Amino acid sequence: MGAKGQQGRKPRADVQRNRAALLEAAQRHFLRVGVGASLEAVAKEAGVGPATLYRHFPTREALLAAVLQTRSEELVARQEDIALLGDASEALRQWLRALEEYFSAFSGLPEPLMAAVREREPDNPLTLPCDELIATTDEYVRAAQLAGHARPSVKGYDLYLAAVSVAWIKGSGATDEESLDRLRALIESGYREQDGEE
Amino acid sequence: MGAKGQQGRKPRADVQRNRAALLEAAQRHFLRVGVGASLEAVAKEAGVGPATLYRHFPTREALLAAVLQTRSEELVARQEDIALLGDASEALRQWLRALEEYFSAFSGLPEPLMAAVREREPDNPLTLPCDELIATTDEYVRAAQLAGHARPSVKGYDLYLAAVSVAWIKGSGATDEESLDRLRALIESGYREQDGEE
DNA sequence: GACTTGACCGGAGGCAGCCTCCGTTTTAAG
DNA sequence: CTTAAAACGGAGGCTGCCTCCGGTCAAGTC
Repeated sequence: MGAKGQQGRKPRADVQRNRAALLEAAQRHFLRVGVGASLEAVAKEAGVGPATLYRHFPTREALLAAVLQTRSEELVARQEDIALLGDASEALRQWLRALEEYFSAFSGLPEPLMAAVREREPDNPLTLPCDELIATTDEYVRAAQLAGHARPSVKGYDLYLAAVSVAWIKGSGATDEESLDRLRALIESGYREQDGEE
Repeated sequence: MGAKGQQGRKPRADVQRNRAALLEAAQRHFLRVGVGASLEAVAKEAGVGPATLYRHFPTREALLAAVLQTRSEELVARQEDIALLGDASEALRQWLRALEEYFSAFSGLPEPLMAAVREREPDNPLTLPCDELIATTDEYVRAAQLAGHARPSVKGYDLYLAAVSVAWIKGSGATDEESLDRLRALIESGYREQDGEE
């Protein structure tokens, strides 16, 4: 994974330092004001010029994808916890909840995520991670279907969309946690096989 | 309803003309590029200066609310059709579908609608119409619950949120109609009482 | 330790959109 | 026709996006 040692020249020290500073500043700004944060402000807080930011991350999506990388690893860790459950139904439920939290990391995150799925061109650095999440969701759905806990008509993509939607509503700030819980319950009773196991 | 004749001065002719031109231009732009359209471009197309647009509609939301007024009347008309059904379950279903279409009028419309519900201050001209739609949805839900076609735990606001969400996903353009149909089915089987009438 | 070289940096600046002041024009009324 | 209030619209300040391009700095060389 780390085998990049094929260049004659060693990577410059300031490059990595700047990149790290940019990522940190970007994360702070995204947390405070959402994914629409001013990139110039991010650069200034990182102590670099605008051009340096754009050289490291050509688009807002590229910066966002790099910042999300950290959180993405948390998701993988969650998957290992979930794998210990054994119960496919509970696993699906917890995975959907983890997805929703991931999508809620920054205000306004759902928009670029949906845009990344729309544009099938791979120039969007968010497309690949999104496709992986969709595939993973589908695996959980299939497992739950095999165990008879999910309707056969449901696809992983559907529940992925549902999770993004809930995150979008949560991020819009118009709704209290109680309403969100009712919405989650509605979705759950929508995909569950209704043989009523408990 | 039209009794505004209490001013000594007749309203100026150019005011109404400009207002109409602005609304028409705004609708065209909203349809073409979404609610984020450049207001300067709208003003230019309407043949007025930027200041005139802002005098008539102090905020983007005010302009949006005025443009939506027309569509809102269509929704009222739909309600009359729906009232003829008699079947509370089918009425709720059709109302939700009408809501979703209304929310899909322009790309990006769901965002300001959610923001209008968030800010409880009445300075947002979208807040009032939204609250009315939520109340109407709740009436349909209650009727369906009385007929035993909807779970008692479901609130009108929940299904309002669900309709906005579907419209948001549709507007993001990342999804084909087939996926949207599965999503709608998921929501429906989520709020329906499961005694399986058909 | 000084030199070379190429990768890297960052400020300046063009562009677009938002919004507002204020001098000018239009309009209804007398 | 005169008048005065109401409305108009261009100019301009502001912010953010993104890109040149001349200067700078670090890695490798002697």
